[in-house]
Amino acid sequence: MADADGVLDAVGEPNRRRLLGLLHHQREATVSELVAASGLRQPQVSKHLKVLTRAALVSVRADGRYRRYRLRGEGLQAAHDWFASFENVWQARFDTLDELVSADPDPDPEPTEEQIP
Amino acid sequence: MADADGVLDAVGEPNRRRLLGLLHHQREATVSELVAASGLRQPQVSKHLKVLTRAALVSVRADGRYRRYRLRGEGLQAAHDWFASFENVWQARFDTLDELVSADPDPDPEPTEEQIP
DNA sequence: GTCTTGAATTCCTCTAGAGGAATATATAGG
DNA sequence: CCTATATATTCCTCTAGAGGAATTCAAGAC
Repeated sequence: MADADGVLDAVGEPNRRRLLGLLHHQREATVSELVAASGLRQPQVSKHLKVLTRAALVSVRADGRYRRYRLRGEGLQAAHDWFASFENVWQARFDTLDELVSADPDPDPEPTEEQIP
Repeated sequence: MADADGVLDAVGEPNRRRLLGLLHHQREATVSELVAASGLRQPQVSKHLKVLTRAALVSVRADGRYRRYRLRGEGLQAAHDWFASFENVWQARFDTLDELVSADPDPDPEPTEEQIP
């Protein structure tokens, strides 16, 4: 249900990440609390929360005229797992270093990756 | 250097995620290989690779007239860590379930979150 | 009932950025 | 030299979506 694709789309927006951060500290928050804490305006917060809800990143609970939002592990974990699938890339310390330890003893100081003016 | 913010912005686009996936399988690929494998056109691939490079998600190595791209752990790990910081949210199985195990034995069948028509 | 407050929704505008076509810049090979 | 190939870049267009203002809807409080 919580696909990493939808989650990463949703998280690809700074203000939504801010909202997730706020909910992380507070465990549960109403829209107005998030409005106050984020500096965004109420309609924007509601819209972002809608997107986050669709992505299974938050859940809502109706409480009188308040809506209490909280983080939802499902979606967050999906994204976490997506990145975890790349774990081998950084766990083998081969980053920008692999040529050096390879069997090729070429003494040529390769122009140090990344800089190709 | 590799901030999660930039990474999450970069990854918030489906075709860039596809390119990352392709590079994951192939360890290293030229632009034309990525063009062939992704179905995107060459300029688009180059542009996406530029974004991914800025986000420290890939590195380039000049090889004659080819540019060999490969994944870079730095950026990926930054994003992984960002999601990992939320780990407690799903590790405590409190998702959509916490009210049930809370000290409140209220038998009221709360309208099952998420559905507030 | 009315008034107020919390939240969602609608409509509009505007900008970021994704894609396409064409061009520019290398580098390799003849 | 000239040509072909690999990649980057420029310019243009067009759409998705973020933000603002106003409106609507719902739930207290009175």
